[in-house]
Amino acid sequence: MANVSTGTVDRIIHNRGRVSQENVDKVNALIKEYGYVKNVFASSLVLNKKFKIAVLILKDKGFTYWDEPLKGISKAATEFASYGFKIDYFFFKYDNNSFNETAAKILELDHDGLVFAPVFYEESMNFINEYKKKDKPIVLIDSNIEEIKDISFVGQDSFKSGYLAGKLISYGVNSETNVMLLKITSNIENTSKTIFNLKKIEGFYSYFKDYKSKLPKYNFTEISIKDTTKNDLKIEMFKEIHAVFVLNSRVHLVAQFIKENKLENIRVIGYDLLQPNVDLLNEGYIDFLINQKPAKQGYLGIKKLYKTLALKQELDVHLNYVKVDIIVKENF
Amino acid sequence: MANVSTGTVDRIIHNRGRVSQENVDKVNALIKEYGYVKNVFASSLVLNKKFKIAVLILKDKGFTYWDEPLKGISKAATEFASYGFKIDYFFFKYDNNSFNETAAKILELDHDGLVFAPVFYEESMNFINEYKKKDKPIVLIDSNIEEIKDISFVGQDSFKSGYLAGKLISYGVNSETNVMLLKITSNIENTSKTIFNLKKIEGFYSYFKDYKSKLPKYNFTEISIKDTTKNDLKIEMFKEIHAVFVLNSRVHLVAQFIKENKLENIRVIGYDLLQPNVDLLNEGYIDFLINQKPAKQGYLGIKKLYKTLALKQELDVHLNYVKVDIIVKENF
DNA sequence: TTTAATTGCGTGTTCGTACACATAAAAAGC
DNA sequence: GCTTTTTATGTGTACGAACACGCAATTAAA
Repeated sequence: MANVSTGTVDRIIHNRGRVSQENVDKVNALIKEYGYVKNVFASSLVLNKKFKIAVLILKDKGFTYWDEPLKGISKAATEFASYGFKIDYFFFKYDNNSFNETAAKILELDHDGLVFAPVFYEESMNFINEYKKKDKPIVLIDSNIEEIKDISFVGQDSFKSGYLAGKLISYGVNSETNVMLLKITSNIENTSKTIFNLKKIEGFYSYFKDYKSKLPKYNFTEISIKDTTKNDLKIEMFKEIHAVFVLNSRVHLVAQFIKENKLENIRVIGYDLLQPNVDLLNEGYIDFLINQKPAKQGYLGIKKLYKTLALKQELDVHLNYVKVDIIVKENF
Repeated sequence: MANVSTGTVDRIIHNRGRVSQENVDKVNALIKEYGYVKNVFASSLVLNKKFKIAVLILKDKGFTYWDEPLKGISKAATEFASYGFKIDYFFFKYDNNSFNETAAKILELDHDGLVFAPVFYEESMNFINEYKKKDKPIVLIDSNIEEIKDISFVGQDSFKSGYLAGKLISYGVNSETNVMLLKITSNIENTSKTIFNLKKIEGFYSYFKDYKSKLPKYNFTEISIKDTTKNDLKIEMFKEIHAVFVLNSRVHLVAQFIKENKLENIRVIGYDLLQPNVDLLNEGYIDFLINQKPAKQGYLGIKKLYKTLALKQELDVHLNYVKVDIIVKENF
């Protein structure tokens, strides 16, 4: 229609220059009038690009939670394999040295994008800042590091999930309640500061602040234990306690303890659908599980890179929150 | 490697015959050894298929629920447009004559697949049975018609969602409770039997049967009203009522009534995130909404056809249940 | 024996885009 | 005014799969 060749149109569409202004205008006007949608098949076919993605994630004995994102990632790997996606896995142990070594490996290699689930605060910061120099897209999953701008995050809004936990702890209760907040970590000697989401706790307390006038009296105890030994849980801790909010997926440790010691009338809330959690949910020892959908996070992480790299869509939305799902026995 | 032309390989891969057994074996052996993955881009490019999908769905004044699946469908329409997907919409009014006319139109035309949200029982049965003769894929959304085999369904497990409603009605309550089950329909003269999901009610009662020993006494009243006039709701109905379970998305009518009449301490549960529902959830007049994700259902309906038609995957799983999401104010 | 039908196989074209290369025209340099 | 560089544009090919077409070899029918 513009009386120019496909080559000229091509140059105009891709802004490659070497075209007269006259033709640029003519073609753009025609595109505007008639529209132009790139045929993704033809485009991908001729580009014939292979995309190599690096996945950096924790994998260690006892850390079953971290198997979940992997499930989603490998699902995405299968789905996008036919679009030229190839995923290289880099696993580190729960140990900052292991992390540093693994991260260093990635920095040496050449990938088209990175999906990373940060665990150690300092080390993750350093690594990301280094990786950013490569100018390749990065997607964080699970935990965000807000100090670092311009990278994508797929995960849950921790404040909201803590806030919801507040609601679930208090729903339908009319009498004074003692709540225990349980932080179960896996601190090992020599391991540096891990990312622990304070926003969950913030959100949790916010709920009680917001509804102060409508709620009975609430008393809170915060306890931190290591899950390396069960002895950290003691019956005395549960004396007079009506509800327990476990801040991560290790809620099954508490529920199991409650089951074994036949403690009664304790409302238990925690995170994620790990098998032991689900079992104890079904047995009635856990009241609510908030699903952070780690598998979905992994899947979406890869999908984001697919959209950026293969479909060349802008990585516009940097924060992708997965919804905060409430799971009870009946809707598991 | 097999010393045959691409044409021969092509015939073997597609089982088109006209190849000597010798070559078939040779090529298949090589494929087995080295693998062969079809390049979807090249394949789709050369096939250059345009897929025309018919969508048959209710669209009528006052039926805002039915806008939801449409949202998902048009999202899918945009997403799959570049894969040659073209969607024709066929809307019918809440009236079996209107349905029959619209359905007849579809039968005359030629589409590659159908997404259909059944409303009128008999008419839908007849239509589907007719359409099946075309031997084109059909995906039902929202309501399944179990009598008809071999077609796909995307929607919610109604029994489960009713069962969950039972849990939500009773959670945290220790005293005798009077529950009202409210069926709000839109029966118009001359309109034949609509699909109303009895399984929800079944599931609901099942919950109370299963937990009989652990629960206080529950008394149930079932009431059917038409939403054409608000006068059907009367204050007397709510006397001594502690909880209301509305079986569909029109729960906002009840919540609004409760708000206007300043009725207190009534737990309200209903379905779906329509704007008026969400508003009343946020104001505290609705306790729980069970999300049937109608938009997602629409989206998945089209996606299923995409997988069947474009990617030529088997329509293997006939029942695709969306998860039963619990929505409270805090996780909306 | 002759003719017709069937089988086996290779060639060539097409899909729409991306881009290398060639070439003509215009601009700049001397 | 002639040569060199730059700019503008067109041509041709590749990507991988699907399939129509043509032709030779073989088999069946007349």
